[in-house]
Parts: sequence; structure tokens; C-alpha cells
Amino acid sequence: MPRPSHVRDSVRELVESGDRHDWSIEDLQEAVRSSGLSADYSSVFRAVTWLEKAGAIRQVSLGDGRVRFEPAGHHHDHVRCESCGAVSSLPECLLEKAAAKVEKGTGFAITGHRLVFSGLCPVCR
Amino acid sequence: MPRPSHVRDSVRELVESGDRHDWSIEDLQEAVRSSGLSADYSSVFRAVTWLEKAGAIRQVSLGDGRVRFEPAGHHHDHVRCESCGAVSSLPECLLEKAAAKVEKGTGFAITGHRLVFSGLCPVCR
DNA sequence: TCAGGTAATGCAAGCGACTTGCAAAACCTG
DNA sequence: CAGGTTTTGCAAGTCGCTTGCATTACCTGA
Repeated sequence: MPRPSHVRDSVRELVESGDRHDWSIEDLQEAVRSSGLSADYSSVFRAVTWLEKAGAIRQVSLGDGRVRFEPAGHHHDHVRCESCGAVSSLPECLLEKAAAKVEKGTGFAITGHRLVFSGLCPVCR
Repeated sequence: MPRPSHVRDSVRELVESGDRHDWSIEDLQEAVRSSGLSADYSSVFRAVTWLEKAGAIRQVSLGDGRVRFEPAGHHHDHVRCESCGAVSSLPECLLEKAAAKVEKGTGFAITGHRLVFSGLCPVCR
């Protein structure tokens, strides 16, 4: 039986509730700590690794060379503000039918995609 | 007047001719060296930095956490084989008209996007 | 309640790839 | 050919992610 893990529980709670789609490990560490619990960077790292393998959270790559996480739900794409870094998610996927076209054009068997729009968020524009 | 730079010239030549879209710095260093010229990693790094600022080449982020480069031409997206890593480019952009939809949905002013399909290339599938 | 076993944590060291500082070498110009 | 500038290589530095290891916490069965 696994011991209770305050770090893991706390990380899961943070990512699963709320609608942030760009949790970095450092963000999570800070958030856990500011709730009064201790949390080493490596502990948070292990927590996200564990939770990812368990299917609770998912890695999202926004192109800034950092590992970021979001709750694992249905697939969706993102928009990222190039000024302040704010990230929103798009409600639906725009590329459902594009795969077929790409397959025909390239000969690849398409299994997925990663799409990030960039622009200015309502606040920054 | 700038001195001639065999590293920079060589890197430019490599990226601009040919249709590779995933040159890493290390790839370039190796390629320059195998043409008989000397090239330190840092020299290649400075060459791509210079060429990028000059607008000759462009960074492309394929999501593998490495800086990669392609010739700077018109915008296009990529497909990457998740088995062997082969990268192809798509002739046309599938998202020309998607921006408007995204703007309306999110309130962001969209300025661009980064899209990478993943799948299996003709050889690997 | 206590001994034993397993899992979680923190700390520090390791790693990979990019970046930068600095002195030596190469060029161009006057 | 001297002077001034740019490029190069080497080594060291940085940043974020990973991992090893001893310690601590917790749970279970006796």
C-alpha cells in the first residue's frame, strides 16, 4: 500500500481543479509551498511523473522549452500570449479532418498533433 | 567590413540548399566538419544566431526540446515521425482561416501558430 | 504496542544542451 | 606592414530536468 504523499496529493489537486494549462514544475512547487506544505523540486518532479503515468495529468509543450502540465481530459489546443505568457485552451479541435489530408499529402500515418497559436491576450492587446 | 567566416558561410549553405527542416546545432557542426572544415560547437551556435537575426534561417520547434533550424521561407507546418524522427514539411498551411475563429472564441489577437503533426513516416509505418 | 518492510522526501550531485567570456588567430584597410 | 575589427576555439557557466542515496514517515502483522 502506498504511503500517503502530501506532495503528490497537493500537485494533483492543483492541476485537476482550476483551468491552468501551463503548470511548470517550479510553479507547482511554489504553489504547494505557499499552501504551507514542504516540497522539494525533486519531489514535485516525481509527483508529476507519477501522475502523468497514472493518467491524471498530461504534459503540454508550449514551445518555451519547459515541461508544462495540464489536467488530462479530452484533446484540445492552446493559445499563448506572446506578451504576458497567458495560456488559454481552445474548446474544440480545429484539425479533426486535416489528418486525412496530411496523410494523403505526405504518406505519413498521422497519430496526433501539437498546435499552439500565439498572439496577444485580451489584456495585452 | 566583416571578415569571411567559413563556419557561417558553410552553415548558411547547408541550411539554405536542401530541404531539411530539422537541423540541430550538433547536426550542423557535424556536417561542417565532414566537409573538411573546422567548427566548434560555439562557432556554429554563433553562426545560427547571426543567420537567424539576419533573416536567412529560422528556428523551428518540433517539441523535442532542441533548437532546430530550417531555411526562412514562407510559413509552413511540419510532420514528424515518432519512430525515426524524420521530418517533412507540409506544402500549404491548413490554418489560414482558423485564426478568425480562434480570435472570436478567445479574444486573443492571433499573430501566428506552431503546428506539428506526429505519426509514422512511410518507411516506418 | 512494536518490529519490519515499503514508499516518499530532501539534499546533493549529475547531465544535456545552450550561452558567454576571453584570449589567440585571421583579415582587411590605410 | 601596423592597426583595428571580427571570427574562432576552448573552457567555464547556466538552466532545468533527472537520479542516487540516506533518512523519515507510515502501515501492517505479530
